[in-house]
Amino acid sequence: MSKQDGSGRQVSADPVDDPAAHIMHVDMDAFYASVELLEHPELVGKPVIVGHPSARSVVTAATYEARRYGVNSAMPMAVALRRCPQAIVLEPHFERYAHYSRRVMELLGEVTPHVEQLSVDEAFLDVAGARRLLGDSWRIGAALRERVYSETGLRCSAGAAATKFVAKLASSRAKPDGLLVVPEAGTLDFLHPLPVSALWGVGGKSEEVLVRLGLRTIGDVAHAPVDMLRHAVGEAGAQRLHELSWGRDPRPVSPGREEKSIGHETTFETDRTDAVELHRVLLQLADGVGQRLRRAGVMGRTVALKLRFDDFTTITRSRTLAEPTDLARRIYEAARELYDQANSSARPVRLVGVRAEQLVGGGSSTLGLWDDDEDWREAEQTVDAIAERFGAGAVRPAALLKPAVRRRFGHGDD
DNA sequence: TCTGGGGTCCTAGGACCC
DNA sequence: TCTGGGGTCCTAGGACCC
Repeated sequence: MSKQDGSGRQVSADPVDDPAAHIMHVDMDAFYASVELLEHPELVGKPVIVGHPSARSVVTAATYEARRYGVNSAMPMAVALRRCPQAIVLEPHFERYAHYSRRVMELLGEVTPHVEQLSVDEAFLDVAGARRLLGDSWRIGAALRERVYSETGLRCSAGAAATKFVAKLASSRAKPDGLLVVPEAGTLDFLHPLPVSALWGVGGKSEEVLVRLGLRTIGDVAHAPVDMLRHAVGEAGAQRLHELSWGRDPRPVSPGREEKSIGHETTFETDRTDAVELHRVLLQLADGVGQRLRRAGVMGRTVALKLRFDDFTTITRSRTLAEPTDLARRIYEAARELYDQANSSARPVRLVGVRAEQLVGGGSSTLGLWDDDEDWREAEQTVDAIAERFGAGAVRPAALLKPAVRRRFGHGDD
């Protein structure tokens, strides 16, 4: 028995309505690349890669035509182009993706308020309540895929099952442009033949360890002693893998997840050693982090610096502040001190990153913290934040402002 | 072939407190 | 005088995911 969805692909193997399969995972197909093709319809059907043109870039996304040549996301661009020399490379436009992402998430929200967005292009839905109005999970998934396509021109795949983990696996098995419902009773038949790498949290390293232990499929993991798993992947990993391999995953769909850290990082085209230049980049990164903290209305208690050196070794250094902050100035000062301590010998730096961690609520936008002549930059940001929140008219205390800031807000030059 | 940028979670040791 | 055990916080590193 099988059903077909609107595009003609063969999908769900089960025609029976299973109320237990109420968790749905929706995943956009080759999302960034597909959005780019909306702007470039002449490239439909061609191998297209999205990524920066720089020498050290990686593939951000690739169409299925490019994937047929062995091109995958996160692959170095140089490798990708060797595998598929005729590929067309397009630069990413993240604002565009964010726009389509918002639109898709709105459509998901029309099915049920129980939507948990996982990333820019995927989400979980709990459709238990929506079933009464909209029919079984298969019907809901089919209608949703149709609606997303007609409203945005973008294809997505969907999977439904009794748990998040199996629903996500189902959507990836349905790709591209498909739908798969795994009824609860069919969970283990679906799960156990899959390779261990399909388990959530098993990447290259863990896969290697598990395979060395003779565990190749999820079924193998299910029947392995937990002690053996513990040895391979640690306490928490062992418990999780054992539970997942039996189709048990208690995580509910939770719509309101809060972010735990906010950071920015950048990789240089060529390695850098000049401390003054590194400081300048740290300021830019801290600036971005501070703006995002203020926009989110949170402050960070801890500032973390990340450095990757020319040999690709990566270190992190962090410092917990006396009090939480959302000011670029404070973040920058902490990051700069951490940098000076961590790289006093001026090793060539390939990547530098700044992150605010241990976020707490209650961001500020207080004027008067920046009486330092050097730092009008912070003042600008603070004024920007106030203007954004309360309107430009709220920016009154011109006498307090540095000349550069006054100019920006038309308070004259004196 | 030579490795992005945004994140989350886990482990482990040491400090510190009770 | 010498020594326990539990809990929490801080820091560093690493695996993993999209």
